[in-house]
Amino acid sequence: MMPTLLPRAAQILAALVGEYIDTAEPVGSARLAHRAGLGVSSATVRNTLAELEELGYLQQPHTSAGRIPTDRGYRFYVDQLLAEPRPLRGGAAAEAQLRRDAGSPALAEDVLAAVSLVLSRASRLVAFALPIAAGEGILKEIEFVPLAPGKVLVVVVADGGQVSRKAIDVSDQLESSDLRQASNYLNTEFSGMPLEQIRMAVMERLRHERTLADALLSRALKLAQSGLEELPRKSSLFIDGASALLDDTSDDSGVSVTTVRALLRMVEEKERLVRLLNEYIDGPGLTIVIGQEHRTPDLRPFSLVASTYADGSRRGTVGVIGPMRMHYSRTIAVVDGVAQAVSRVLRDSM
Amino acid sequence: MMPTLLPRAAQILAALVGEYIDTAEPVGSARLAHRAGLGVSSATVRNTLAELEELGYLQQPHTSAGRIPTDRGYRFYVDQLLAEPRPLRGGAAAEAQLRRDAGSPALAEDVLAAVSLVLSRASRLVAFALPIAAGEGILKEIEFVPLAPGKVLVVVVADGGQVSRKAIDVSDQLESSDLRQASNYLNTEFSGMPLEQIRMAVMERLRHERTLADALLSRALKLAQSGLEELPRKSSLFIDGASALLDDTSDDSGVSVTTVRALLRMVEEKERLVRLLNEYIDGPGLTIVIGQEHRTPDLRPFSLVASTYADGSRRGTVGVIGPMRMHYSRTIAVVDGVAQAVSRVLRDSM
DNA sequence: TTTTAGCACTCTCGAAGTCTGACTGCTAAC
DNA sequence: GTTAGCAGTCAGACTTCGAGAGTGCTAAAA
Repeated sequence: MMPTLLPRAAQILAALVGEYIDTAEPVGSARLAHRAGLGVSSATVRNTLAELEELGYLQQPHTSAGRIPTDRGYRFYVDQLLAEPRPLRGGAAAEAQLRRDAGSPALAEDVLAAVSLVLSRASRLVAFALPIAAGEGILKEIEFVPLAPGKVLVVVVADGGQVSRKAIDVSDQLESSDLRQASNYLNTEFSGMPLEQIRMAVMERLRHERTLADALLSRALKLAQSGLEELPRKSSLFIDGASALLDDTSDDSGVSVTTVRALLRMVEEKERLVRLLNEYIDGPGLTIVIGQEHRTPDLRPFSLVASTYADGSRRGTVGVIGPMRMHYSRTIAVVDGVAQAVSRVLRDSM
Repeated sequence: MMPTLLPRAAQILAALVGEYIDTAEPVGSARLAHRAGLGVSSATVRNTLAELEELGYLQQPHTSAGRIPTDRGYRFYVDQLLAEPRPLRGGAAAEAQLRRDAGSPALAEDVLAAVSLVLSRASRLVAFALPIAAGEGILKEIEFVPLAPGKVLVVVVADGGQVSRKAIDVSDQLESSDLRQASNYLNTEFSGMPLEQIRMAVMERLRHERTLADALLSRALKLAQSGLEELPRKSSLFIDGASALLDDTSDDSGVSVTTVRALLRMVEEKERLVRLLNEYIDGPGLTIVIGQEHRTPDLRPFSLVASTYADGSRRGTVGVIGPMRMHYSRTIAVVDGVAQAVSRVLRDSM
């Protein structure tokens, strides 16, 4: 499936992809022979190109045009790029910008919101920042605030300063002091535990101690139950720079308006995009998905470059989505740099 | 500036705009004579059209084409539309959808988030929902959660269930109990007061009672001060349906890709859009801004239809932005319906 | 005076045709 | 295995042309 190419073929292929990325125009044998360092005539290049096309790395828009890379051609180019040692300059500028945008002291959530902005500016592509829910976080504090008769706001603070909130109906007439007692109980009992675990524990206790004499305790548990269910519905994906998609439409880089609209819809939906992104990014380090390699048809006209950031407990992904014909080396450098900057900023904010 | 047109001229103009909105094609005298109810020949219509063009209501793409409305033509059409009594059917479908999407019991914030979604779906345009900060809300509760040594999360719950949060650095080594005491003090003292007022009061007290013996009190006030400053930075504009912009690009309705990108940029910026929208919407009821009437060049290719919702204390605006050549009567009905639906839903959620 | 019929005129748009230039694949010589 | 050369292909740019739509104007009719 992926036969090793002869050195010259590889060199020609890489040169072609590079040239096409720069110029957005099909590349012919003459130009290539002239440019690629090897002292070889255009006829020879032509022969090689024919082979490369046969192998599925290249394609011709029409008979009398030069060649352009297929997805597979891009894949080869990128793999070769990744094989080279990357300089890994650390994105100091991005870091400074992040600190400025996220405010100080920075909350993880604000940092990520800033990341998608900074990254989209730097890459001129659609950028996203996706925290990986690490067991949904650990309870720092839970509070009940009476909003109206029969209505209570549950505020849950998790580690990292993440705040969720949800309104619940309470049938009983609860006094402010009742609520305070309940939160006191829950905080002393459950603070520091993972939320998921708390939910289970609460259910467990409610079941076993149904005949609970202590009204206070029972009330607190019930509040906790309705307050904690369905909390993490709000998937936190930060995404920015959708307008950049339209930049690439003007010059035609194989990206049509219809295509862009499809992606824009996904950006708006978020939910779906979150699922997709989560599927891709398993391991650490750089992930690159090109064109047809995408599982979703809507993403097939695009490439994705993502990198993970990590910082002890807190892990996640930052990356960009753009046309297949993107400047990969630059993009990789930027994404890598920003990922590292995020790690540093998050570490400081702990 | 706005001379009253002869009845027939008015009728012809209105018919032309309506026709153009439907077909997106320049309208000629023959079609118009045939369609407009008045039994008049195309020649007569031609004369009138010439006059209307002279007056600036119409324009010709080129000599041998029919006419299309200018901004002024649209304005006339819309004004005439508004003069008719509107049926005001109340958007029951929208209301149901809102209740579903916002969850139950609904928080005002969630309702508005749902509004922009529902409205963009119903109108197939870019939709927004903008709460008008009514004195920034009233304090329900303030809490301090220790995040890390020297770092505290301030959580402010305002009426309507709005939660803001902000991390602050604390130089002193504060115990969890210290924080609890502080929040207790602040809650008993300030709960129910407008946030802005609280900020002032806190500053006042800190100044006057500098030599405050009570360490607890001084500490609480200082926490409140740093926690409350700059809180409402996060402007809450909900906006949705940007992908709809691209639908109108395909058929050319005078909306170019460049134009759409400009608007998309604004949508991403939000801050700027919030300012603009706030400028427009002063009075209650329907606001319509067409093309050149916009103060910002970026909005000039578009029209805006907005309506206010109100519910006692809570007020705001919902509306859409779309191409000038939009189906105004339908859009107005939808926007109006949704605005009323929002009012009802909000009223129920209080 | 207003409306209408008729007509000459203008201009865009699409189809059809033509040309040019850019590439290629192939063959035969190196 | 490499190269030069050549014939072949084809998209895109340009031109031409005719059809169609719609106008403005004029002169007659109401």
